Amino acid sequence: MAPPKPSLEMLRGLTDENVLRALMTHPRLTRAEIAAHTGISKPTISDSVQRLTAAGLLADTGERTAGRGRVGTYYALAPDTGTALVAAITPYGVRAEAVDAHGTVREQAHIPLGRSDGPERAAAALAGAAADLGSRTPGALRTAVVSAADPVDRTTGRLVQLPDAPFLVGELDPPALLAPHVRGTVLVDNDVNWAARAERDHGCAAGVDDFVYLHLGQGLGCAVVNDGQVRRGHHGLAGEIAHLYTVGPDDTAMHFTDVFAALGLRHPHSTAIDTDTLVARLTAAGEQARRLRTVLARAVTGVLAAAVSLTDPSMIVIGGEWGTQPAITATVAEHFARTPRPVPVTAAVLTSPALDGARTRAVEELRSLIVRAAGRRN
Amino acid sequence: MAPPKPSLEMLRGLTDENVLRALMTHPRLTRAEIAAHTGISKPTISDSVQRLTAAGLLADTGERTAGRGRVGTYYALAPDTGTALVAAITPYGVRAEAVDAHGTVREQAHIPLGRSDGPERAAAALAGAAADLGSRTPGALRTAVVSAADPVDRTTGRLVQLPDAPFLVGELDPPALLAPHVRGTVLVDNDVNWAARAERDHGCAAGVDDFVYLHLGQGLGCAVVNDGQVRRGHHGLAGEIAHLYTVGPDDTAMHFTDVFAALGLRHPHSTAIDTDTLVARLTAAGEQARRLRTVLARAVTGVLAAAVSLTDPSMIVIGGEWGTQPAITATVAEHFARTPRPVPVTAAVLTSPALDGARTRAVEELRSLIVRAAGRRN
DNA sequence: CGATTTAGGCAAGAGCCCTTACTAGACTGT
DNA sequence: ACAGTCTAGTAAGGGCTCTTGCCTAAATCG
Repeated sequence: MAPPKPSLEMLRGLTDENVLRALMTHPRLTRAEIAAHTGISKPTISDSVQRLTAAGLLADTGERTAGRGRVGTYYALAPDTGTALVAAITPYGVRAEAVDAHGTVREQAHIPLGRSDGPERAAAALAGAAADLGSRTPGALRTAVVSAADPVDRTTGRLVQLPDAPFLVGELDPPALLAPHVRGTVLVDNDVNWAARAERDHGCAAGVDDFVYLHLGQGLGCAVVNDGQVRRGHHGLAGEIAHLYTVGPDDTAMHFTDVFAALGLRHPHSTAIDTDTLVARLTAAGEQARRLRTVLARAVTGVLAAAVSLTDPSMIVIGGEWGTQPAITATVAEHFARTPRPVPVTAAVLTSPALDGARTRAVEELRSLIVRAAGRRN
Repeated sequence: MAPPKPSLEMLRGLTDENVLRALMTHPRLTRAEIAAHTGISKPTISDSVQRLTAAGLLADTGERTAGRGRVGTYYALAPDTGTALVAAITPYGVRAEAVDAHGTVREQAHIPLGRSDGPERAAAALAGAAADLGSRTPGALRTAVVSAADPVDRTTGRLVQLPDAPFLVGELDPPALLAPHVRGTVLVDNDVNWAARAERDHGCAAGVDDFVYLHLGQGLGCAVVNDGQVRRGHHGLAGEIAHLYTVGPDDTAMHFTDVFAALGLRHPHSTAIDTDTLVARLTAAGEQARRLRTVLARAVTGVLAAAVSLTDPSMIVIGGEWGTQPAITATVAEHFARTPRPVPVTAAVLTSPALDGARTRAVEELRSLIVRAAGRRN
């Protein structure tokens, strides 16, 4: 609506941004190379490089060009530009990384957790990983992106317990836990949402603008991608499909999660699905396994039909411990093809999609942080 | 990702855009007033006004300032800047308007249609209205925005018939019909989506970023607003909820539209809902009306629960001929409040929301068309 | 009737980017 | 060994845009 005010300062900032972004996608470049990449003239690039070097954002790497012609000087992002923390919390443990603005993983950490470990242990693991990575990386942890295997409140970044959904990780406040170790903002989202983003970036939904990612594991979740973005909804709880009405084993309308209760497929004293038993029963030979597959496929198809009605995806991606089982994917695809508005169904392909998705976002965040800092400094 | 290349041309374009936008929100301004509004200095504004006047985009209105000080010259958008066509097609007729870049409705047209009129009559009415308005308006119809009371294919702009959904307007290709009368692009969307946008702009969902608009009329529709935008999905069929599974009168899972068949509330030989009968039966006194309200509220609640699970709105707006009946809104709100994830339910407030929403978009479109034309010309 | 107020014009100045031309240094081929 | 070639970086000059500051013309106010 309101266009920005034109000013020479803005032009200069744009030049600096071009230079910085060029050096984010390439590890080191001479001024002439930057000019060639950006299409900006050599003298202008020289000015910008001088400014950014003086501001401490760029540094002469000491390397020199070899080959014909005059010797060129290589520049790169300053080594103390800092890194971004990426962390994924699941009931099995915390995986964390420090990535730099090039997208390179500089350090990794893994702290396993057991089923009996409570939220306190998870919190300690997350804070510990952050402290560890912070100390092992030059520069600061300038931002953090966290994936959690539970619903996340969009405004606070805290994990929330929903009725009838298993609380896999438990009460946790990542922004508060990471605040001592991370200088900037902490972005938290659901593992399913991150997985969907990763599949869109470089997985089986590459470049697809509208699709639905259905996660079928211990918990039941779903990510809705619309117009190229994961849509989180007001509280960040979009895709929490535990009590979506679907078709139960006896044809009555039933909450999705209750289907598993009715089938005796939940862990005792929990609403988490017993995936091992489920897979075992599913892949067994015989009529009973076939009937289970049908019942599950009908229930899943009901959920997918709702997602299609409301969000009109061009494809469905199914992930999760038991969702990627060929027996499930095939039976669901078969049932779903018979609905009034069928859509292609595919199994997810990435091995650690949540961490991948979070990492991509962390790099973007770190980069724009650096660019913005340059804009303010000058 | 790739920042724009810095150039002086870009600065000039930005100045021109500032000037044009100032004169879009104000009918006429002196150069000094433009400078005050935009924060850009007077000499720069003078230059820009001169450029734009020479290009024919601005014109001296002939009016002069009165009051203390030197007499100022008022400038305004050139009178031949053109208008945008806004049209809404329903089974009852075509309503069309020509709006200018200020958002002022310059001309109106209304061509009524009867139930027996087929799609040919509707097509003729639309083309006729466009021709009429085009001839009555100075300058050309530079773009068109159309609302249709049927699902719309997002890529082609054509109306599409979905299984089990009533085809209220019928086979129609607005972009092709309007091409002879409109210079630029023709944007078509569903009336429900436009209504949702209007309620978000200046209705009961003012400024709300995430909500669901449920339309309950002859047809059943729904608009999903997420992150401040209506999300149309891949084909533009997001929100077509006719066969979402919900709870039927006998507790079995049933497509939403089939609930009305089971209740005998459809027009004969059609899947359209007989709204008159429905409202009559609904508002009658006695146990039977109460039971009907309950059955309908449960079915609607099922649909809303699905929308909440998948899109996490912060509120629900119910519109449509029978959806806005207080008896319905109240009963639905009551039932819905008892679900695991309740959300406030409100009745829609605008009287012609589809046309309102389309008009707002048409003005935006016309404005950016003018700004872009200025950028290319110079 | 002089003081005040206000729109607009003019001139000077600073800043940004570009083109052109040049320099320094290293490789290449005879 | 040496002239020719090639390339990174610099210097100079010019064009353009925006801003500040000052001035003028014209109308109102006290």
